[in-house]
Amino acid sequence: MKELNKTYSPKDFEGRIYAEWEEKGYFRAVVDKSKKPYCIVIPPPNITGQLHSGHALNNTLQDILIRWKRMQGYSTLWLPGTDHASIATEAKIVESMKADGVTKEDIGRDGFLKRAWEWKRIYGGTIVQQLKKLGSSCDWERERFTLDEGCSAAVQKVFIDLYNEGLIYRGERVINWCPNCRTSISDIECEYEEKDGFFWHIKYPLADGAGQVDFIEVATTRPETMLGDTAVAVHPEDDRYKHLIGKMLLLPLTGREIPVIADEYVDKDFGTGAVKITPAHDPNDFEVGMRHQLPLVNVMDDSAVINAENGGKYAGLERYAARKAIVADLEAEGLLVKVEPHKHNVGGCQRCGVVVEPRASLQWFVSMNHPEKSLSVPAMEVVRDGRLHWAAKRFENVYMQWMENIRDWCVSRQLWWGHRIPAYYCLNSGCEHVTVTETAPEACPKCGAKVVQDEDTLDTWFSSALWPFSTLGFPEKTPELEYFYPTNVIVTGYDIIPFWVARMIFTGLKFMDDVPYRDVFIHGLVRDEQGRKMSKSLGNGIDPLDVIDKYGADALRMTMVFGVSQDSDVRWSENKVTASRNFANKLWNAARFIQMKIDGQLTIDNGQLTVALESESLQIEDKWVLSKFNRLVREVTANLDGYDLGVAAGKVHDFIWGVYCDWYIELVKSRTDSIPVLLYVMDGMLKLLHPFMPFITEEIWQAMPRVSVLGCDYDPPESIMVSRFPEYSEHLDFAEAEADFDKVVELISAIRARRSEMNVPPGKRVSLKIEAADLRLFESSADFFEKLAGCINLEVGETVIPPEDSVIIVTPSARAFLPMGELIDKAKEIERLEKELDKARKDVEFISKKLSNTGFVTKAPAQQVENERAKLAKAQEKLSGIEKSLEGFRK
RNA sequence: GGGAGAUUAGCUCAGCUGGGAGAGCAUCCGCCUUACAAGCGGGAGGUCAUAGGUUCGAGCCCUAUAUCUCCCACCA
Repeated sequence: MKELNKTYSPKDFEGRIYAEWEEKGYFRAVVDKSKKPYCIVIPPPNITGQLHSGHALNNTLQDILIRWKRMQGYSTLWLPGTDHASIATEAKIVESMKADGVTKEDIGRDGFLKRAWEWKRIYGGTIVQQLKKLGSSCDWERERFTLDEGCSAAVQKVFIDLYNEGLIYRGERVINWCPNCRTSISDIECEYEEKDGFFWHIKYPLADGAGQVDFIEVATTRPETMLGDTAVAVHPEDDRYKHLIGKMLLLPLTGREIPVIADEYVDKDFGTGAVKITPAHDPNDFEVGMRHQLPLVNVMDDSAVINAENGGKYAGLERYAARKAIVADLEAEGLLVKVEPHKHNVGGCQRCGVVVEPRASLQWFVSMNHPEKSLSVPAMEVVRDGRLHWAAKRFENVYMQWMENIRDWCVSRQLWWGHRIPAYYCLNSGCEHVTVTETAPEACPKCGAKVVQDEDTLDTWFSSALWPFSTLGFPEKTPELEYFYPTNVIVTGYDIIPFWVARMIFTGLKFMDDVPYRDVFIHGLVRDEQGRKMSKSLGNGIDPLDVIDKYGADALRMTMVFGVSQDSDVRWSENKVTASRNFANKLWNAARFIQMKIDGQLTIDNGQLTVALESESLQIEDKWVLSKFNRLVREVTANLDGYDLGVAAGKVHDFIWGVYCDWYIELVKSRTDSIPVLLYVMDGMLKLLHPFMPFITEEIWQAMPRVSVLGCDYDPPESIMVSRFPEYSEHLDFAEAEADFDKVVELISAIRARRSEMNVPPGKRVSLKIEAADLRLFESSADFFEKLAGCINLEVGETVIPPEDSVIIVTPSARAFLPMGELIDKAKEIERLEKELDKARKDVEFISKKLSNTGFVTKAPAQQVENERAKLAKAQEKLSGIEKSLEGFRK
């Protein structure tokens, strides 16, 4: 048996233990049909990433579930991997190339990809090493990467199948364009922020202008887009403009003629009631343009610089410079009516924050609401029929609301780092046939001309959407896929419900014909002490590795889970970490205590100590702790089942500290025959705690001898990781003993409180007389009153004559007398007792009142009424105890 | 504009299907009691945001109001 160090120093063993686990292959998952499968796929961190607080939280929660299920005997697989994170990684590599003075264009696609893979080789493994420090029990032999061969095959298969079904199409639409990243982004990658802007009112003169009204006034927040205007729209019922519908206007600064059209889309009461229509630069205008067959006039290039094609004299100007120039020119021409300040929401790129430019372009889309083959409808049905269960209702609502309003998903990106779209275009301008296929065709299957592959790659979330089955072998029909799919639960933050969770659900249903996971366990974000999001720009983030270094991985994990509830974010504070570390220290010392106690008392045979724990040999305090432990097991398991991980952790913590250490150890300190119970409960607590604090529990567990309980042989595995999670046992249900001994605990607490209030020196021994109905209970507890309450010479009787000058302590089950001689101020004692009497009377009155309320007695559940009666009895006993005591005093 | 959540001790948060308000930290008092001062024992501290309502009974359910947070939409 290994002796535990005097101080708890996690650094000394966390690394060593993790290496042992890995070496012994405990993380390895096997397809074992004799066991039930339990599988979680990791939310793959970006290869660009460094472990941050969010990862720490996310992976702690997954590891808790996986370790718990593994101990319950499931065949568990926690499948790890990383995400290529196309846009983020590409940006990072471009940035790193700057140092060498090289651009993407300089080195070309192949050169760039070579660099990217090299970059991945060097940095891609960092986060994996960091996850190991946390204690994550992933099956590293199955580690995957969204851009590896298998995942790429899955992406191809899915893309091609969806295309063939008509669920992926290519089309020209107004999409969100990031002029900085120079790629399209999806709707959800566009983040809106309210900004102060202006509303420019501009005159658009009539082409054949004459008479009173010779112009229409329009208002815009983006005047530069007027270069691309192809109409002005008014409401068909708007009397101000009715007569102008169909007339032509002269688009200022360009001289182009554009029509006045009527469309219901226009709100008569907003602005001037006339809207400039720029189909190429506004999604709503695009729709209007479609209805009226308006031409698309794209005025910007991919950096949001005004193009030569349609920009006229503004060509070459960056969009905001163009805006300035255009406004100035309009003013010079007397066409600028007014400029109003205007607050409006402006969309920014999620990646870089640059204001996105809505822009018509040819892109690939996943059709979400196909009339016959809708992807969104089944994804909602599985929630409604219960096949997919959200652990927290409120996030289910978020999901459903999002799914109901879903629009087609723009999946093509003008990037190089990612899955290249498997579409090939015929170069024969008369043919223009598109071939979507796995392997590049030699020539156009239709006309035989040369073909060229689409330059674009797919949204990084496209491959993430397939993660739960691509990592298990799809499109192959592997044993893993059959055994582990659907996975059991996905654990992730609420911020990526639309990006990831929703998309996994509809792709899983489409390609695997089943949900990707049964449960969705959503957690919050980690915030700083002031409740702010942790971010690089604020510099308020914590580095989990620093925390591990300083306090240990167990303390970090416990901090994460202790504050977590399904509904809220976790607020980080160093205080919480120290509290967790202190808890670990407490446990460590309890274990050390046991080791010292065992020393010399028992011979350990080959590291094994088999002590039978038999019911007959148990003392009341043993039964008391076993009974409480047994209930703890049941509750903790139920909490874990319901994904209330924070509650479960709290209960284990409270038991270890508040029951086992504070009471049980103190109670049995001097007993040697308590060792089996001490060991048994320690063993069980360690197991309950192991999923939360894997390292310290392993270190201690291996340093403890094994104990068998109630005749059951103990099968000692070599690691707590693969030991059996405790189960509730009827043999350990000692309700009566527990309730009885609670009375002793209650009286000890009361005596301590009184002593403390009266400033009795802790070391001072006082003799004690107890008046109680249950003589044996208190008589047999003499030792406890001495050790824990400093009371000696215990006498117990059914009726006791109060000694001179004694303090009287009353609980519902007993009266205790402590003669304290000169320490007693009789008058004060009477005063105190009178106060207590008053309170006791009120108690009795309160409960009696309730019980004499016919409404209560007739309407409340019988059990409730019963409880109140029991309470009343207790209160009455206490009251009479105080009354008696006061009487004695007054004599 | 629509929706969700929050509001409980100085701080961070628990409080299960309604049945006399809890923990940790901080604070105060007393203790180095040989497992643990990263500790032990004890105390103080709350008209559970506000106003109504339902009920025998409301921190919990309903309706308004206030403040905060977040999500969705994006009338140019």
